Amino acid sequence: MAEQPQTCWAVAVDTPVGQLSYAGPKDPQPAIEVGDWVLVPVGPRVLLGLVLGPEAPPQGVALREILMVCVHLPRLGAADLAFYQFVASYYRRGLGPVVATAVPTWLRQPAVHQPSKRKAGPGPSRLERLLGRLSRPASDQHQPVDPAKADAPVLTAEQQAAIRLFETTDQPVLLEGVTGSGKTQVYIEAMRTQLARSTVGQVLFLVPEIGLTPALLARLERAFPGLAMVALHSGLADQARAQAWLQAALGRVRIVVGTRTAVLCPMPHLELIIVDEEHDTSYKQQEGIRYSARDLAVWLANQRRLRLVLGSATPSLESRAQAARGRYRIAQMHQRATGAQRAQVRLIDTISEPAQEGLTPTAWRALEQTFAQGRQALVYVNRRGWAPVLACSACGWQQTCQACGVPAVLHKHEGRWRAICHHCGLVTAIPRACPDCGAPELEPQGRGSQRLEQALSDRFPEARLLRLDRDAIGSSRHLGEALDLVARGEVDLVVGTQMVAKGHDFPALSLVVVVDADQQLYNPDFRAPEWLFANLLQVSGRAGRHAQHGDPGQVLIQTRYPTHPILKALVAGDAQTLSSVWQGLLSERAAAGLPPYGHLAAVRFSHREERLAEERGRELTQHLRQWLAGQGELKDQAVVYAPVPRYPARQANRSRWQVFLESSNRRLLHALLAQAEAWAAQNRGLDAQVEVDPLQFC
DNA sequence: AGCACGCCGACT
DNA sequence: GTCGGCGTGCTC
Repeated sequence: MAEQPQTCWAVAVDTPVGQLSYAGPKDPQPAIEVGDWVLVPVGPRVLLGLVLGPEAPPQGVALREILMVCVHLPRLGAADLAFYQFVASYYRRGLGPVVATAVPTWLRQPAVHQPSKRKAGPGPSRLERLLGRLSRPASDQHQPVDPAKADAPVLTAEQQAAIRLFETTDQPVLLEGVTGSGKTQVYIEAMRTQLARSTVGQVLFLVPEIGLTPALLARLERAFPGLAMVALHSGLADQARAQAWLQAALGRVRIVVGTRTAVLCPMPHLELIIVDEEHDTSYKQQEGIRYSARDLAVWLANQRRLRLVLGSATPSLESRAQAARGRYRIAQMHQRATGAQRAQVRLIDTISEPAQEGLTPTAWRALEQTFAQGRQALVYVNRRGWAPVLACSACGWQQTCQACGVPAVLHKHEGRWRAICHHCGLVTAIPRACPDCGAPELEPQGRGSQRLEQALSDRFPEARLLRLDRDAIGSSRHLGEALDLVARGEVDLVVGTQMVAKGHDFPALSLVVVVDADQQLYNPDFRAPEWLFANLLQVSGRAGRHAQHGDPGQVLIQTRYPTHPILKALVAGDAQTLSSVWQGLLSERAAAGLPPYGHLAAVRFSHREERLAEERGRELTQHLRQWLAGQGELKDQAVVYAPVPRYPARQANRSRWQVFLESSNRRLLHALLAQAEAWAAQNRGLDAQVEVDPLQFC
């Protein structure tokens, strides 16, 4: 019998090339279609692949065969494939790695799809068994949602206006609402509107961090009793995550609450995406495929005509610019839903009023009064550990991390003094004397959350104190428990880092002290002022959120620069002043050609020898500038920067450098990146990688 | 990415 | 003499 010409399929697999070609399986049943999941051999391994389509067989390669079709995974539609294609091309990675980040690890194990071995013949695969368990409770997943829920709370005029805007436009809505203005209720009403339109429509609700999911899910369950919903984030155990992903991908849940990875989950009936705290930088993945979940949500909404709500008390400049261009409609909520007044903000000049143990006399007094009145206070310090620097007072030697070379932070770790690198996490012992000059006195300089906690407990031994930072909390379940303690009023004083600025509700808090607002003022990154402003607004928003009339919360900000315009704007605090600061920041970006007006990219590379790394970097810059010069009138539309060291400058015994690119023309920027990649292919020893839209620009 | 192959320095 | 470093190539 003559050999049948084999069909050849392009399959996305998790290798940097992104896709490989395979012959159809020996067994023609079931027939393969585009979007099917398959197991394919790659070298010595077997990987889960995604069928992209038939293609002409490549010349000069012996095709290997598709091993099996994973019929129990949901076949992807053209829209999902197009989405992954976009992510791959935009962030400049192979399609395979993109698909791999979209699928939970558990489902990528070949063994999960293979029939279990039994004496009596092949039995069900682990995936089939999992699916069997999922389908058993015939839940009312497709129950209709009542468009006008009777027991919905009374909405403020601003909330009603925001909801009306959502219902009367099909553009994305940017919801700018001060802390406590009731954004969540607006999201819920938007979801209700959308979910009531059909019995299958799905909502994706993105949150910046795992810690926010349990409380949100509980609230959504109250708002939509009995409706099928699921949490999807990396905090779940492997199998639980696979289960949640499947529920979403099979269209069996109507609501998915998830962190950034959830944006890559294929949802067949997706109709609405909500991005809460859209300004939060956690939406940007910092390793692997460096995607921004918020930006991808915007792309999805645009491409598929989905509804989109972006919400924040402090919307990003990117989103503000979109609103200014008419791409988003904006709804503003200035009033707190509880009727509470905005907290009163005061700046304390630490030059004229020096701090003792980190806090000024004014701050100490305010804390005393707060406790005397039986109220809660929050002390916000933007660094964890005991002291950021441990130095020799005789010769100036500083403790640094052996691996990264950056200053190591002094910690009280498991009851002992330790130096911990905040970059790589390396824990080392503290030398008894200065290793350089032998002087016995090593001095902790500056203060972090641990040292503040100590000072506060010395001063207020009666106060029930809780430190909220990554070291004290660890897992997100712990965070939930800690927040419950605070909410139940079983804590008088919270000492917290960044962690407390992120959307958690502290109902009884009446005083916030910002220990050191100045740190960001020294940060050379162009986003530092935006982050400082947003951060202080967020932290300030924690105070007096549920306070009664006539008793607004109080915020004390300690600074050496009480005349700084950003800090002064916080004191004024009215919508108009705040908005003019945002406007000012936007104009600065426009003038400098920086995001959101100019677009950035970075080429990162490293080498064991510092000199060589820098030298190669100069060659890259030179090469790109030359290429650009040959692009006719486009040549002035992009800037190629000179190589600069990355922070930390050394890691894993390699010197780390980067070349930044900037252009307002995305196509030109990508063309430059293609040039950089070609260069990288010729210089493989440099381990070069490209990042599109990096958050850091220094 | 992982893994194999292959070519030069420090050890038994 | 070899053990092992990482530069280079390949995966259909």
